[in-house]
Amino acid sequence: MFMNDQGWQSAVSMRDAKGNSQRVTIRHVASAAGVSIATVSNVLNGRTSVAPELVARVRTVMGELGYQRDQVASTLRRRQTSVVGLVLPTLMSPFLAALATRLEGLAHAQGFQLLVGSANEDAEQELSRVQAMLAWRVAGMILAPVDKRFVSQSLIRDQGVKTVIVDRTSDHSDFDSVGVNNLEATLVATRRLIEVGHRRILAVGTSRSIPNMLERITGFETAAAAAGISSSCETLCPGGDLFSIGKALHRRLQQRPLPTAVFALSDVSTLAALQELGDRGLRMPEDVSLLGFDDHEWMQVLRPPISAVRQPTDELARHTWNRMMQRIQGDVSGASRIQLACSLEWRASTAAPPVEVPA
Amino acid sequence: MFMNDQGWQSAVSMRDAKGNSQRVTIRHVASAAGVSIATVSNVLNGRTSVAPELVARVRTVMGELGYQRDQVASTLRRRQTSVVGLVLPTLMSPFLAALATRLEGLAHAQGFQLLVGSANEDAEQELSRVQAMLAWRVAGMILAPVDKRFVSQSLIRDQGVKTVIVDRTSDHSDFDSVGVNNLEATLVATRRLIEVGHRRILAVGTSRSIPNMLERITGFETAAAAAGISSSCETLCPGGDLFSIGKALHRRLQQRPLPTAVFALSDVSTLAALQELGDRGLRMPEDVSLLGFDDHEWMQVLRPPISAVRQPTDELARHTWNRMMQRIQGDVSGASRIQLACSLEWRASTAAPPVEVPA
DNA sequence: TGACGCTCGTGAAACCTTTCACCAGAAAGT
DNA sequence: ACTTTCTGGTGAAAGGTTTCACGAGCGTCA
Repeated sequence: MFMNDQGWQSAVSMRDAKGNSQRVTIRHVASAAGVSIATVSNVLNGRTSVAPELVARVRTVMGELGYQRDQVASTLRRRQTSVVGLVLPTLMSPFLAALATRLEGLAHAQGFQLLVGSANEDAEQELSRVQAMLAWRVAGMILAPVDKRFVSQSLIRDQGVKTVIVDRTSDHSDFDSVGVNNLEATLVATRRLIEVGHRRILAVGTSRSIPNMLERITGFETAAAAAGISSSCETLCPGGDLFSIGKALHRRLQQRPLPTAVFALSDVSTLAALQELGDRGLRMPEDVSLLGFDDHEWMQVLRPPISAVRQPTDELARHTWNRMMQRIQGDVSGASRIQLACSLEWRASTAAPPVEVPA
Repeated sequence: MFMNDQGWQSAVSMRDAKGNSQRVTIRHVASAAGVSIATVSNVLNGRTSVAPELVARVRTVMGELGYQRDQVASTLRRRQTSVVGLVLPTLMSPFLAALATRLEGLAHAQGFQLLVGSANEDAEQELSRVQAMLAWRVAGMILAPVDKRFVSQSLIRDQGVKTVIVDRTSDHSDFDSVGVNNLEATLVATRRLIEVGHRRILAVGTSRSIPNMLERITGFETAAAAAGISSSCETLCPGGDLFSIGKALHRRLQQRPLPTAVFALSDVSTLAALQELGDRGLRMPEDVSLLGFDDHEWMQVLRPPISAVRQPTDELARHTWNRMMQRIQGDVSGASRIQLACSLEWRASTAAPPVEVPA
């Protein structure tokens, strides 16, 4: 066996004379294994060829001493972190939370860590999050900008940090982006509503300043126009919070004629619609059909279960991470723009409209 | 004015002769301001007294050069990061997502970053997340253990990392913990159900191996026993996923007599209950009352809105972060155990039971 | 005037790893 | 036998910051 020429304690955590807990460094490993620190480093990184016998010896010692590479020192030297920053407008949306979870899983599987920031739907906060992360020399940034201004754009460009825009994509042409084809999704869904007989459809969005939302609205209106029913369709865009949407919807439902279908273009719109429809005692789908955007668990357990356009979270995460990894591994090709298709989960909350009773 | 003796480009990002983007370091700032790097560092940290005039000069130069302190190097030297690790069993639970969001906000406000890991309810994954974070020398760890084994316990203890256990607290007596008084919460809620007249109450939990769940069950059963109605009350614990719970509940609801109230002890139980009650055409609260644990937005918009025990997310986050900061700032007092009270959101889904029709 | 104490700054070491250039010795080619 | 080519390994520098001990300049006091 090899010599342990310094007699290190074999405990995982070492304490020095003063009793302070002392980190086990590469140096300790080296001297315990009777090799140079360069060799230990080589073993650690599989860099140059090291004699198999030495590799084994070093490995053993590392195990005994409970050595763990210091990521901070490692990062400082090779100028490349294994951390990527993730900044989202919020974590409270189930969709984004799911996205974050998937991304975290993919990252961890490849030895990366995620520094997560929540911008709270506020551009200024987004900026400060990004800034803080850049100071950590993150290997890359995954970002869902709060709004189309994408305030941190110039900062990121200046630093040349690898960046992938996800979900809230727009025309930031020189960044990679991965998103969903919102326009196509609402186009298809609206067509389907029309197919089953709806003519008076009310779309309920949030705010037109979010690119995603704008695309969804466009898809809806395009489908309506194509079917020649624009005049009996409407779009509501009262803002982002449940309360405003509820109020706007409330007012609309006091007027006649009622829509035969409500297409909620976001999850919060769906909530508002559910509330207002319920308050007015309108039954689904007998009186009014309801179709949501973003599919959540609770929608499926309701009776009737709520139909929804479902975003492919997993795929979104996969593509995003793949792009990130390609960039990190040195891909310098032009910015790519990936758009995935949504699926339409047609459930019992949507059905043919009630037959019109002539006045 | 001062001399810019090296003629640095004043651009935010500097590029060297080879065109590589070059980080602006403390050294650049120092030479541009005509002072030593130690002085710049002192200005940066407000350590020793520096002449106000110099401070201003250095500040100006830092602004012009777009200098940003390299957190990695800084961390390496002072052995203290401004990053804390957060490992949760999942981010997909709205409760934990909200907790994470709050924590992130508090952390960021004090200049800290969050390294976030999702254990996916799996002890092994929890361990590997914790391990990876420790290699980053995080200043602390905030952890909601997957189950009562708390596998990373010894690892953390060995490294002496400051740790706060949140939500999934149990008897890890030598760690700080912040949680909710589950027992008290279900005790109060059950009492209330009894008060309004319920005698046959069915509690629906998930798995007894989660300490939280066990406490909730105990609270329920204690209240039932105290009221002398244990024999007409039941507890179901079929496991963690929606499907199993649904199945178990389905079977139970085929038997007679039906409970007059269902107390769902977790959010997923609430979903299952909603589904099964709906499927059987049981009306709330006329046929059966429903009370959930964990309050989510969708519960409030349903008609009738669902009653629920609400955990004080904000307070939970605040206490957790406070404790963390105290530890980071050197508090070495014994482990503290904070338990917060839940509130009972009594809504229309719970009401007096139907009057018994004698057979 | 000499000793003393203060203030403001600085050089250099240290944090831990990676990497580059180099070296000793053995194997191989001429 | 002498040079060349590998192979396996090492010393030392570098990465950007913080910190410690020290030093120069200066005002104060006996």
